[in-house]
Amino acid sequence: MRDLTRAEEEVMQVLWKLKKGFVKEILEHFDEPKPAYNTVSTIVRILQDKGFVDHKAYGRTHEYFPVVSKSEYSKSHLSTFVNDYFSNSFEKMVSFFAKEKSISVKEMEEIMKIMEGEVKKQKNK
Amino acid sequence: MRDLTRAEEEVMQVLWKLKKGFVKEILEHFDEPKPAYNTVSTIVRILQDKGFVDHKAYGRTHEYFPVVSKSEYSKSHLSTFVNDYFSNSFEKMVSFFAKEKSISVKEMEEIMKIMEGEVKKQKNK
DNA sequence: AATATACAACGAATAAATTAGTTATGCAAC
DNA sequence: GTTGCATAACTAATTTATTCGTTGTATATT
Repeated sequence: MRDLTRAEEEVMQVLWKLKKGFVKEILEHFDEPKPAYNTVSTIVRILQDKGFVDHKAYGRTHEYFPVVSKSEYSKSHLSTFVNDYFSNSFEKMVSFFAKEKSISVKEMEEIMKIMEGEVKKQKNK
Repeated sequence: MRDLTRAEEEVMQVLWKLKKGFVKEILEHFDEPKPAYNTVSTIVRILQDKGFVDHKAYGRTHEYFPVVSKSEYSKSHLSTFVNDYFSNSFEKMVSFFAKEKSISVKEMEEIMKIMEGEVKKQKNK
């Protein structure tokens, strides 16, 4: 999956939040200074070309919606990152951030709990 | 910290690996088809402007080295990502990938072990 | 010293991304 | 039906990124 450019990503973030929307609605969710209507319109059509969104036509007006979910995209993006920066090892990545104290004790405890559940589940197959 | 462009990132990856290097050496570590010497030279000077590398001069030849470490950069990059895609919660991110089976049981067990150590260490303060 | 070599600096050419103006079309209000 | 408005499509302009040819200078070689 291709990476989103900065401008594209901003539009996708809005669409992921809205689930679907007309250009006008997407525009409303931008922070000031808002880009021009046409700027958003162009980007959304580029996203359509790239296969990230599609639209439903109501006469001449288009309602856009994501085809690639935020989860799918983040999965793809993080996999590339883990591959490039942590020799494809999630363990290395998570350990690094745990040691860097980017993850709080509370979060770590929560993560351990979830992992225990996952480990149990996957071993019972 | 600004994000690296695709070309910049490739050069940084080589420099992080080499620790330091002349343009010629950086070039050697590129896969075929290798870019032109000048391409690498330009990129490395852009990276210098952006503060990612610096150089030591030997007469007229420059030996470049990273100023921003791979760890620092990955930390910054992942923080932005976690912020944008997992409402700034490492826990949410790690849980997501655990449930997605992107993390093997073996890795999870290893992660839990490390986290236990970290939790103990941080609680003993 | 003349020539060759190596490499940094510069800058031109191209490509990709971003932004937004212009145009065309359909619909609503009168 | 004519006018005005909304919006999609198209296209131009600008900016940023990428690639690499050219030039100049220092150093090595003869």
